[in-house]
Amino acid sequence: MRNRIAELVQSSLHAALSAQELCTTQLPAVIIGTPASPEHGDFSCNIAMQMAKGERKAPRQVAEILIRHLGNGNGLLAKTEIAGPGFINFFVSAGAWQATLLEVESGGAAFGRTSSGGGKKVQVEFVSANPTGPLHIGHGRGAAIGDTLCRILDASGWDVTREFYYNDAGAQISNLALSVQSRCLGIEPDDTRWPADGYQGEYIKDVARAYLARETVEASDQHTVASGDPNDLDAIRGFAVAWLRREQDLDLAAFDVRFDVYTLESGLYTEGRVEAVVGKLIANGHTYEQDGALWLKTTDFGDDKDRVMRKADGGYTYFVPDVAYHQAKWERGFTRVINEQGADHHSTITRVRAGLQALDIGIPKGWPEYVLHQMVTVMRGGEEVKISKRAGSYVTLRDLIDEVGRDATRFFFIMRKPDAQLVFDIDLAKQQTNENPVYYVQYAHARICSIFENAAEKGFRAPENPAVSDLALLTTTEELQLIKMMNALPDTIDDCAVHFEPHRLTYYLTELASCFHSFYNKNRVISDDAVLTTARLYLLKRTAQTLRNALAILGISAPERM
RNA sequence: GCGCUCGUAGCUCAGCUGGAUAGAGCAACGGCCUUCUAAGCCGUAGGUCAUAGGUUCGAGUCCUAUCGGGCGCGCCA
Repeated sequence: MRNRIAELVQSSLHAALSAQELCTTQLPAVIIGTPASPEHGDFSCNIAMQMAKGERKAPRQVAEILIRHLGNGNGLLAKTEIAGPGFINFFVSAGAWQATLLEVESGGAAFGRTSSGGGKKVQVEFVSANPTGPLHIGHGRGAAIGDTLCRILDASGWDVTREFYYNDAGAQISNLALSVQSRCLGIEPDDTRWPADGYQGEYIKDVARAYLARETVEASDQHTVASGDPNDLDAIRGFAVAWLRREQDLDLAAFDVRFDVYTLESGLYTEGRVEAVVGKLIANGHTYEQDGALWLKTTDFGDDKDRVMRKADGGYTYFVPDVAYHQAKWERGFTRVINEQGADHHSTITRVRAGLQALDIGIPKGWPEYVLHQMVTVMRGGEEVKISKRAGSYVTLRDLIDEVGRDATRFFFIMRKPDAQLVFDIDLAKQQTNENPVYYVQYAHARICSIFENAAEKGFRAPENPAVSDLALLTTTEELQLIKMMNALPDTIDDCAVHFEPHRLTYYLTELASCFHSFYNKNRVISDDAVLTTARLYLLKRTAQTLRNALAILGISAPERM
């Protein structure tokens, strides 16, 4: 609907120009807004105010000219008026609104989807947790935001590849292997022989037990058998990583999050990609030796200090394989790459981008793009739960799914914009689940389903593909408001995709549900008036469809009964 | 100290590439179930949009400074 208004304004502009009533050559973009107050119409346009200066006319005068050339768009508009300092307000006719219900029906499960992405490739990397422990609540937020963003990009017409990167080659992994080995040998964390930065969590015991028992780890892309030899550190490392990766996979599956591609950091070494990147950076003259280490001049690319690439002990710092990894993404043809990660890692952005610029292979400056989510604070019993990965004290994603439920957990995580810190109060989420907005939205769907059941008993059912004239009875404020909200779904999805802000969809759903609940309380669906009953059943059929479609993009179920 | 980020109702937060009288949920108060699910609806009350300047027809939104919270500033990832 918004686009149709924009097209009308566009053609009106051109008509006014060719009639020489306007003279602006550099036309500003036509932006159609939605007024805060209903008395200002369904849509508004501020273009007259923007053009007023160039035209040397009063804004209202410009608006008047535009309206004269506007027409009513084949019955689309009931009224057009100039208001305030020079807004043009559009009042869409009830008939035009009612007709949009047929578009919802023909769209079916695809209603809401747009083609803004043009089928272009985009890769989204998210979660990318180290395989050194179970996924915790912070990973959960990353998983929810990343996954929802993928669903949103997919819904707005992008060809999305979901990717998970495993740091399975650094110091933390050696640390993990030593910790498991110690457990295998019966060494406890308070023992003097316990590794300095060892992982103390209970799960390390489980890994050690499984390793000694010569268990096999089966997962989608791996098959690892434990040798059971506590002195074989390499074997322990391989087994521990495989074991923990499987645990993470299971947690993500329970959260309904899946990936298309898993990339292992160790593979970048074995394929020689890391060495190749280092060689190229040296050859391009962006490095220097100092204090026994090799440095990259990241300051040439906006960093506040240079960074060590190769440590004095000969190992590479984490961002070197990261650069190699992103070069590989580029070579795989992803001109658009989005990385979703915690804000505590924001310093990697400058470093990785600097490394990619220094390679000088035509990668744009702002590539890849990033979505950072702020930290999650966990509250339990009115107190903050301190998270220490090494000591093994934290709330896992699995705990949350088990305690709060998948739907509510997902909704809660994406309800806030990624930029804002999130307080996850477990007691509130657990004990007062009825206060969670996800139930408000799901309840709307269940209520509608219940009405259909009652209607069927009385012999009523929603028609298929009705004539627009059959919908002419849908004229109450609540009915039209409901239709307008459904209509806003495609725009909402596009907005979410453009701004990387999934939370807007949760607010959309709350509003849509609110429109339904208001309608429900004020209007009776099933009545003696068969024509009206049928029309209203059709309205609710489309409402339920819209609720389901939007919930699906959030990865949340639409229950038929609650 | 430097960088990133946030600061909006008592609390938790929205505010759509600058737009008209700043919104929602919770908490408070008052109403609505003999008829389709009250996990709901309607109403009342609650604001110096952290502070001070600036940009313009117009600022919660953009710019600068200050204050306050979070994160980062490692030859960890």
